[in-house]
Amino acid sequence: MLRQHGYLGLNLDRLAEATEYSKGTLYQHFETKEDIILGIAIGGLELRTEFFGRAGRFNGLSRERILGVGVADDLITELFPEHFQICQMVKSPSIWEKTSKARRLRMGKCEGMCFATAEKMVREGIEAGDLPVEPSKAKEVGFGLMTMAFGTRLASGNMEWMERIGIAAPRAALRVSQHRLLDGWEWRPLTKDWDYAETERRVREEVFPEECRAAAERAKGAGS
Amino acid sequence: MLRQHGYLGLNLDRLAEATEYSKGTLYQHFETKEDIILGIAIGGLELRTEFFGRAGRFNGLSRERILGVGVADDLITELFPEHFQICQMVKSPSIWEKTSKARRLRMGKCEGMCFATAEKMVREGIEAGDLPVEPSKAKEVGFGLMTMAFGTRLASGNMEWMERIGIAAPRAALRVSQHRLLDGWEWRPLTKDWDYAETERRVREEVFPEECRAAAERAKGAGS
Amino acid sequence: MLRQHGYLGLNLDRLAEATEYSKGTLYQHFETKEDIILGIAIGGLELRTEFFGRAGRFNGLSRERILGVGVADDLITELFPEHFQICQMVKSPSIWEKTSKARRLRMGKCEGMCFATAEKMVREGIEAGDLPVEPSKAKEVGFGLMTMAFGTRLASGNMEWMERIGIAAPRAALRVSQHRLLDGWEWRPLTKDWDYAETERRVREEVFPEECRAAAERAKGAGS
Amino acid sequence: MLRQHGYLGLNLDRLAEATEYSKGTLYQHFETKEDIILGIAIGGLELRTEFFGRAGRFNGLSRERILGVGVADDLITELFPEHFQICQMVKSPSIWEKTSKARRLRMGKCEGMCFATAEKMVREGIEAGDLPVEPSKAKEVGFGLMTMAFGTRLASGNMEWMERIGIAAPRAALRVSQHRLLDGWEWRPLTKDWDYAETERRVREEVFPEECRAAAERAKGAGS
DNA sequence: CATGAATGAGCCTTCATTCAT
DNA sequence: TATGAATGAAGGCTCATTCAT
Repeated sequence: MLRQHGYLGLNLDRLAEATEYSKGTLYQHFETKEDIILGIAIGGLELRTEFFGRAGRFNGLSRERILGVGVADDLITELFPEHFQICQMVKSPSIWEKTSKARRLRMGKCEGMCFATAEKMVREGIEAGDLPVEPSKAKEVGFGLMTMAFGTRLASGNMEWMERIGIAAPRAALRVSQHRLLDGWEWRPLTKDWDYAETERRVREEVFPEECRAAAERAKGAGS
Repeated sequence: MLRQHGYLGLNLDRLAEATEYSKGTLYQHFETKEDIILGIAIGGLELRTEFFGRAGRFNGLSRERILGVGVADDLITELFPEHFQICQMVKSPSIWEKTSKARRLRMGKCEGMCFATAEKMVREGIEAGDLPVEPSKAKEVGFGLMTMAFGTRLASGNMEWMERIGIAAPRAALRVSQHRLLDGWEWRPLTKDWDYAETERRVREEVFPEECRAAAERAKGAGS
Repeated sequence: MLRQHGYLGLNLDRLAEATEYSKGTLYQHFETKEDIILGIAIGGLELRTEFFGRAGRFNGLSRERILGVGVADDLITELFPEHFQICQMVKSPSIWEKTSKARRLRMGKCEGMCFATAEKMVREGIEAGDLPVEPSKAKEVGFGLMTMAFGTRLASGNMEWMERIGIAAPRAALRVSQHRLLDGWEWRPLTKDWDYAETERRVREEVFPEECRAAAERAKGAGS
Repeated sequence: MLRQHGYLGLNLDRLAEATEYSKGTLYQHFETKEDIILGIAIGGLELRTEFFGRAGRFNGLSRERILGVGVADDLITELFPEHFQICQMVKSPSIWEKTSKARRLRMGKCEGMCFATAEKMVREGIEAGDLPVEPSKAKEVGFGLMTMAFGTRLASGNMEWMERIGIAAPRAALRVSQHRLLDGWEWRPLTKDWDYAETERRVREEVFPEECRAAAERAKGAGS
């Protein structure tokens, strides 16, 4: 409902009909309609947190591990494509201020953990000597990767336009750009010295075997 | 109205009161409320198109000119901070489908021109021999720069969170990342070989003197 | 609606159906449902104010004139029996606080004028030497007459009970009690020295001829 | 709950939380929410009945005893100020018709006993030769006293207005009016021949010593 | 062409009541 | 007998759109 028609598309009458609960019951678990939306956002964010954590434990070079986070991000987008949009929506003041305090706190925690996981991996790269920048710049490296991913998700919302400007495969384009960015920061091994396509394959198989299968099935379902 | 409370914050009664037109008159210029929002989005986009065009005519190296586009983007964000959000909003299906066809087409044209301007500058860099990639990759380079900017605008919507993750000046962080990305593509001169801060200053003074002054005043007004 | 089922009996859907206006139109004239109720109360109170004023100009002895106010009160109760109840209801905090300030002020003015008119007549009785009390006690005399009338209206809401306790004609009983009260204050001429039934007849004919006819018709309509 | 926000202020969820019973249990003792309200009304009315009975057994002149009823009425108002309002509320048709028949009957009995007690005292006054009217008029005397009390409670609901019209102490004003009424009926001894303030003091001390203390404490608690 | 009063569909939220445990 | 999660009808209010003037 949210994906197709945004905030106004989520109607409590329809929601109650679509779920196995009645309107009244929903209101015993969520304070407002806005709180329900936040609940959905948190659900996805907790999944993301878990995925990022698993990617961080991948056994490989520092730059391979940060690539793992990118893979995790891709998977989440495949499994729960509307999540990104919902997270944005929920942060708009008019919605945010109507949510319950408890959920707001939980949301904050999740977000913190997500970025912290990525930042930690950048710091490990610095400590390992793979990334020749000061430790204090770890945030900036992470910020660049993150904003690129954000912007790509946003742009992907309008595939028609993407094709018009000549980007038919946004995810692939994102990965290329992210690698160029890391090359720009001189995070070794550079693209020309390592087969990151092979790394990506390994991460998918070793860290997210189940999820990849689920995503593939989802894609098939959507395509048919 | 849109900035403060989103789609629901724009109310035709209040809009008619705030403007010098009555509700009836507004309906002679716009088919629906959604069409009005699209009109606002187009207004900003036309400004952007003009700014990008002017940046493209800056007299300097190819990489200096693409930096000019970044400066233009900054200025628009400063002069019309809600524009990005409005553009997003208007693209959501429930709004988009209620707009007039005429405005939809005009919106499409503007968007195309914006990206085309940036892409053209990348191609000029390739043709000038500053950027050692195939001409067909021009799109990818532009795409990376654009998604970073998009993602930054998006994340900047929640400054509280930005500060929590340690990015107090999103625009500066964006510029750093964009430069690293171009370094990653080996667009010469690289960051280490050229004073791009000086370039940025020149673009502001030579291409956007008036606009910089206006933006400075706006910022002062908001700060006080 | 209010008479039969109180506050909850006034439903905006039904009200819009019953009147010649739509819900939206009603909301352009009244801020809330509570404000509509206050509007009804004010309507009756303005009528009451006018009636009291006319009674005050009756040409006769001071005690005859105060009797005129009683007659006016009777007539209002006959013409608009639910008014008393509505006035009470509207003063309950949960309703009162949702009304518009403008109407609250107007209500206050009307109430003030009503009691002032009655008090003025008592003072005239004192000044004329008919009522042997200090002028400062005028309020107390008026208060007694008023509370009796209030209490009678209240009790009359439950005619079944009235009959059970043996009061079949509340209005007549009220008049008797009011006269006894004035006798208690020694307002001359006392009941035993004057034919107040005749006075009452004259007031009805001379001051409220039209209204008496309307009330009689109303009563006939209700009876049939 | 009822006092502060009326009928709508009594919410079964909150009531269950505030009492030591659960919602389900409440429904085993009362048929509907309205029946609960009636239960509250009956509780107060039974107290009133008991107070009136005790006042009737005061050892003194007939008019002193009827004064005792007035004192009892005052005390109840002090101890249970919201009772009057609740009794009114419960009589509105939309509430009344949803109550249980058993409680409706009990309510009727209580009301009857209250008025009967007062009426009996008036008859005793007639029989004792203190009140020179026909025995059949006993009802009318009682009716006048009662409506005055009713009207005063009603008007007291809006103390702001009371002060505006110049009645700061409604209870005292009520007593004055009631005495004037009895003087009007020539119930002996008249006000000028007897110190009823002293009588009132004696009733309080001899008949309601405990209750006066409780009321005083209640008032202190409310004042602080 | 300009106006703004009138419209009425639509939606969030509350809460009395039930009933399986 | 006690409980409280589940229910869903009901209602106040908003606001985009129309159209007579």
